[in-house]
Amino acid sequence: MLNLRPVKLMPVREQAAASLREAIISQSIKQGEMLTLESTAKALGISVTPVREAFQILARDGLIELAQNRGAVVLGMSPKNIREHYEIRAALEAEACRLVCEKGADLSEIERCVSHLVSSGAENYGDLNQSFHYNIWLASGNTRLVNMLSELWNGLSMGLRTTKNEYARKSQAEHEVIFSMLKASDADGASRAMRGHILRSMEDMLTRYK
Amino acid sequence: MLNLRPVKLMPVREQAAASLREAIISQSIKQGEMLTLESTAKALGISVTPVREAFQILARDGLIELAQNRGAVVLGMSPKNIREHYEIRAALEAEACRLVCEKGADLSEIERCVSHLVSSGAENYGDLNQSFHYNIWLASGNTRLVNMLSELWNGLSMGLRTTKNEYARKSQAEHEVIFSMLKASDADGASRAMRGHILRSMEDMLTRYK
DNA sequence: ATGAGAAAAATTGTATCCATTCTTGCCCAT
DNA sequence: ATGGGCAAGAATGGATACAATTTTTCTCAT
Repeated sequence: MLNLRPVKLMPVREQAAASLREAIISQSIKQGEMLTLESTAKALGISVTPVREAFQILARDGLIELAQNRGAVVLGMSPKNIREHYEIRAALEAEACRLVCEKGADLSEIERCVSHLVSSGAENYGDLNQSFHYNIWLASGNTRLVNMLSELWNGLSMGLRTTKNEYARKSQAEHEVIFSMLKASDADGASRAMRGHILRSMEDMLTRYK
Repeated sequence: MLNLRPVKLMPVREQAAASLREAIISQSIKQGEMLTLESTAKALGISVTPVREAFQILARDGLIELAQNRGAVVLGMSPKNIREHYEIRAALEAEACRLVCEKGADLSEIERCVSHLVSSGAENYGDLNQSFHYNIWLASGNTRLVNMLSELWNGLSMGLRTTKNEYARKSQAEHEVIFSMLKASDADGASRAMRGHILRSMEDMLTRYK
């Protein structure tokens, strides 16, 4: 039998949401712009039904705002926006670290990410960074926490991802500290380290954005 | 002109979601039951489009699960479910306390809730308890955090709310401790106290459910 | 100019229709 | 008798058309 990539991987509403998300984050759709159902559907080559659902997904991710009978306005990055995003992520990821320690979860995947991050250069730092965080979420054993953090990661604030070497080095060092504390099952230390890591990333993002 | 209550307060999809939420939490729709679009739409007296959107809201709240092309199954309370809910809430509400302290927010509304909780009996404890927590979220100044916690509060685990006097007393004492730490701007203390308060509530819920 | 009111445009909800997919149950071959 | 496969049925996912409401804009009379 032929081995072909399936035509349909996800529901159309999610493809639409992904496409719009990318456009908003890359700022090819500008802040404050008004999205109408019909024009968006036409631009995506689909009907309005899945577009309506995609709008709700994006609203949940904080990329657009839905007003009663008035449609969707594209939200932009703002300092307040960034702050809110990172404050929540700091709390949740710190909790994930705490849970990993308390449950004595398997750390092999996390370790793999840390060492990969060491060996490879900074060019694909973004993916490795995400893997490191994601595997911690997974190891926490709280599937709902994984869902919430995944949604946050899709949000606006993660849009402008840095590839600067300087940032990658600093971040890598912090990842190693976090991992060592996880390995030592130091719940307080690991969660505090993760919290600090994320809040410092927030400051980086804020200054870069400003 | 006549002064009448508007017939339509919220979008139909949200009314539908609210109606289904209530039915699921009160267990008039049982765990594991399969909800079909058509029958649900007929039962609610609306068409299927807003029902589909309501299903997605409920799935986000963790009350149902949507399977590809197979509809919605009603989820039940499980220990894992409860744990995940409270772990996340503990992290977020502790963060809210931290933010309240760091930002030096206005505490008057929160104080009002604490003293109301003192003066009135335990009969309307549920509402007062919610007000206390809600006003802390608000005072954090993080609107996204408010949204996320509101969604969590709508979830399954909050369904069986206790009115037992014993619990209300214990909880009230903890609320007072939390408030005093907020007033002293002790971010670490307040967040730790809130965290403990919620995790203890979790234990109560787990033993009661078991 | 200003304000009332009509007209246009967009969302929200309704009603069908079709394609795809998942389940179920039956039939048949072994 | 049992297990695999096939067909029928049901339900979702999406498309399309339309009615109803609301918002915005534009016009026109005062």
